[in-house]
Amino acid sequence: MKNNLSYTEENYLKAIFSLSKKTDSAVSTNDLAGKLVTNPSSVTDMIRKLADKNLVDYKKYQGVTLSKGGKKTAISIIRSHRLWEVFLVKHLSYRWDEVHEIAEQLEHVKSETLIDHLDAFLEFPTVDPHGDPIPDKDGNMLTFTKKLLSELEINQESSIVGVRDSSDDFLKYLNNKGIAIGNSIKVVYKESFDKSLEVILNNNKVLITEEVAKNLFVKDINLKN
Amino acid sequence: MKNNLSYTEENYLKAIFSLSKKTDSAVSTNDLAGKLVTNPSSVTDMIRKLADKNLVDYKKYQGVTLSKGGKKTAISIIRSHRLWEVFLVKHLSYRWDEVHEIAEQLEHVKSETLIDHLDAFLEFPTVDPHGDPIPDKDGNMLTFTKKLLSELEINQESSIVGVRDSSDDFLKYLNNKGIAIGNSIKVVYKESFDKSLEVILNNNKVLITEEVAKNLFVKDINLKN
DNA sequence: AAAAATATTTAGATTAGTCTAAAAATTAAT
DNA sequence: ATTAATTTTTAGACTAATCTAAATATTTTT
Repeated sequence: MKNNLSYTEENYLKAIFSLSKKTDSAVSTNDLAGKLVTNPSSVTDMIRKLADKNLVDYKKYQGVTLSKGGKKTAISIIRSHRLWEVFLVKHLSYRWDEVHEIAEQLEHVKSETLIDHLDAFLEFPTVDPHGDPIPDKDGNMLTFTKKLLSELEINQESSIVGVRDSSDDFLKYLNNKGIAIGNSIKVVYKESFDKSLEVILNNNKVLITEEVAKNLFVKDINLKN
Repeated sequence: MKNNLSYTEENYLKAIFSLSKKTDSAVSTNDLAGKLVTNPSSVTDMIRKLADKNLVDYKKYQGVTLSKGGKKTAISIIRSHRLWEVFLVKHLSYRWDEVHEIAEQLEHVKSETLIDHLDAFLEFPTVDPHGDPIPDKDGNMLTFTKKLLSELEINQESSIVGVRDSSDDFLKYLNNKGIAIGNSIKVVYKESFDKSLEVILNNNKVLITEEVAKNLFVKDINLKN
């Protein structure tokens, strides 16, 4: 169980995990190259290496999927990333739109015990500052369903659980407007002309453009949790 | 001022800093190779690279010294290392003999602001869990003088400020005996036969062997601070 | 189902950091 | 002050991760 992967190998695993969750099928060389901002040829090389280590399953021209072990590793890196984000926001007074880059580095620190200690210190949080679920020690995480704010029914009570676009620009915009994870939200009117929404956000009436509504996830309360 | 050094380059700077402080002169290729557990030839290569970046001054066969910029960088890495150690001990409930390896990794995380945020969160500590001084934002640090316990005069009130040997074995030994940074200490009798010491440690009378006394630093209270 | 477009892999080169073995410089010993 | 021992540097090679350009597969279009 002593992995000892390089920084780069870990990032490939994370990228494969994230892409395969979206499409729920094998990940293409090109998509991976896009995500990691590198060349398809580099991706082929690295995937081969990961396949040799049994972290991925790969057949030429067929795309790549995570093996059981690869998935476990990917999840543990994601756990580390998200816990560090909680730490940075909760204790080092960063804003949620500032922490990603630092967490990208912290997530790779190797230690058998560090992340569990951090988890305990943070009192076992279940979501990170962007509203994404944090896997526990065993890799289990909340799977509350979410939908886009643009799809929320009129007068349905809900709350903001995440963002689709996590670009710096968008996060800063939300920050300026005082919109954050956990805020309560309810759509009171849908303008059919420009698809903008009139919503009650934390008891204030505000206007949300379609662009924004399409990039905010809200809790789908039809499902448990 | 945007350095962007590699993990390896940073470790070389730290090693040069630490060796040149001990001898207070240019550091030899061989000593550096010993410290970094690598070959002299590798050291020559890397020193050249650091010289090109103006981080060290180097003339063939003459050893190497840190430039002003190199020293500044080295100190900031040491600051980072020691602050992380404080965090690990104070908040993640590690023992002081367990934190070095993790801090070796954390110290290299790049961020303009991270370490200052951490410093504030920890309430600006001035010494790390091993008793070593933590440089502040501007690189200044406490310079209280220390001497070996073996050199402490009889009946002189003092306190433990650090260790000379920071091997895992020694730190574990201290831990088992309940000896820690900050403990008050006074030598009441020096046995000339085997050079062992009878000391009052935290109000308990204990026996200290020469080997241990030669590896424990105590505060030299002749000097301020 | 052949041609065109796209995706993927291969081949060969590059860079950072390291290594071994040999050469050159310095220091120590006689 | 030569010789011997040690230290340091040079030369050439290796590995990981990447890149460009060319070759090969696959998919899409007609």
